[in-house]
Amino acid sequence: MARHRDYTKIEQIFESTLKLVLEKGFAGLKMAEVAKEANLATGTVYIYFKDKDDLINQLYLFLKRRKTILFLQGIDQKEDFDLVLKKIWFAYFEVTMQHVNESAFLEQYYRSPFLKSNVKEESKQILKPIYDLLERGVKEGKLHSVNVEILLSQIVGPIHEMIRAYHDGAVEINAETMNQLYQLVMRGIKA
Amino acid sequence: MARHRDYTKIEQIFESTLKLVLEKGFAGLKMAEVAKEANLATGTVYIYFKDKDDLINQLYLFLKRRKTILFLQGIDQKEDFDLVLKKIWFAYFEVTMQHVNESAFLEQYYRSPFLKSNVKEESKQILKPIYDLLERGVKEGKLHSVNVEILLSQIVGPIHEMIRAYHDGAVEINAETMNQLYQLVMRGIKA
DNA sequence: AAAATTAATGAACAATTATTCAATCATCCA
DNA sequence: TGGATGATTGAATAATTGTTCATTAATTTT
Repeated sequence: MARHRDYTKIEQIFESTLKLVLEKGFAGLKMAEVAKEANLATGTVYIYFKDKDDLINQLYLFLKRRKTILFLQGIDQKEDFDLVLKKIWFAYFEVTMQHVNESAFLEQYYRSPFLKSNVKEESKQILKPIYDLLERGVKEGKLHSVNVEILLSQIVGPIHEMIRAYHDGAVEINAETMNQLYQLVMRGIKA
Repeated sequence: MARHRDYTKIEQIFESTLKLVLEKGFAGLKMAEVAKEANLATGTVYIYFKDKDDLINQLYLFLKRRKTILFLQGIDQKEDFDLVLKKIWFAYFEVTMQHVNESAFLEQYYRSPFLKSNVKEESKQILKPIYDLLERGVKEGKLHSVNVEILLSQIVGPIHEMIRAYHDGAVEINAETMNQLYQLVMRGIKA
């Protein structure tokens, strides 16, 4: 054995890539710039990633997984339905907010043909806990009995839209505005 | 005067560009392919557009304007509030649906740094009629009195989300599902 | 401490692709 | 009809940028 790979470099590269994609988009992403931003030589990036395509797909998965973990922290599906729903709604909002940049990347990527189908599959899993919860709500008669996808649209749609508005500087987000939106959404779906 | 420019070529070029962007994303868009797809020589594209960047920005505006026009057809703000709201909600849904591809392009572009700020400004105008209507609704006491951005998030967010789900093959969209979503949304915002 | 091994470097190279432009073609006007 | 004008062409060129690899540096083992 000799010198070891320094796997912390992978995260450095991820951070640099994320930063550059957000600044200049996929089309403007250059491997040389990624390396420079991460204080590495161009060739080093190729030690840790097969090629540019691989780098972008890995980054997507990395961010998606990180978001999922954050988002599920402290959620216990065994608790009272209304409480879990509230917790999960706010958790989703807050995590998406606190990682606006990552979320923007994920959205941009989701719409792009870089996305490999297996990656897309994994990415759907993030909403699974919400999905399950909604089914439970319908069964328990706590939610209106419509297709779960419809309920889901009503739940995460406004969050995404509000964050987009925030991103455009059109609205402020604080405890009050979050609560107001929550009230509107719940009034809609609760039976 | 001699031979005239054939401005119908512009639309040919737009259609080709749209098709290719949807297939391969911004990063994969090649001027030579755009030209070929439009049955033109590469150089011809440069007669009608300054460069690649110009082409993409023009395309964005073209699609945005087309969508706006379609979407506002048959809306008369002088009619009864509830009726206008219903018409406008369904019109927005249907136009977004019937032009899923264009909408996907617009979303992808919106998140990308290609977007010039003046273009972004113009693009905000598309929601102006909904915006105005919501303000009227609040004044007339027909809607809950919260920030209009919050109401807007609740109105268009679920539509975008549902269409995304449809795009992923997760849900069917028909008169019934549309109506169900409409009921949920309205139950939330109406006073 | 020196040899062995592998990471890291970054200039050079190979592809790829945007853009140009000399030559050609189509249309208009006298 | 013929010359003038400007549109169109697409191969050639200019840029850009992904990837490689000979060389150097760092770490481990003997």
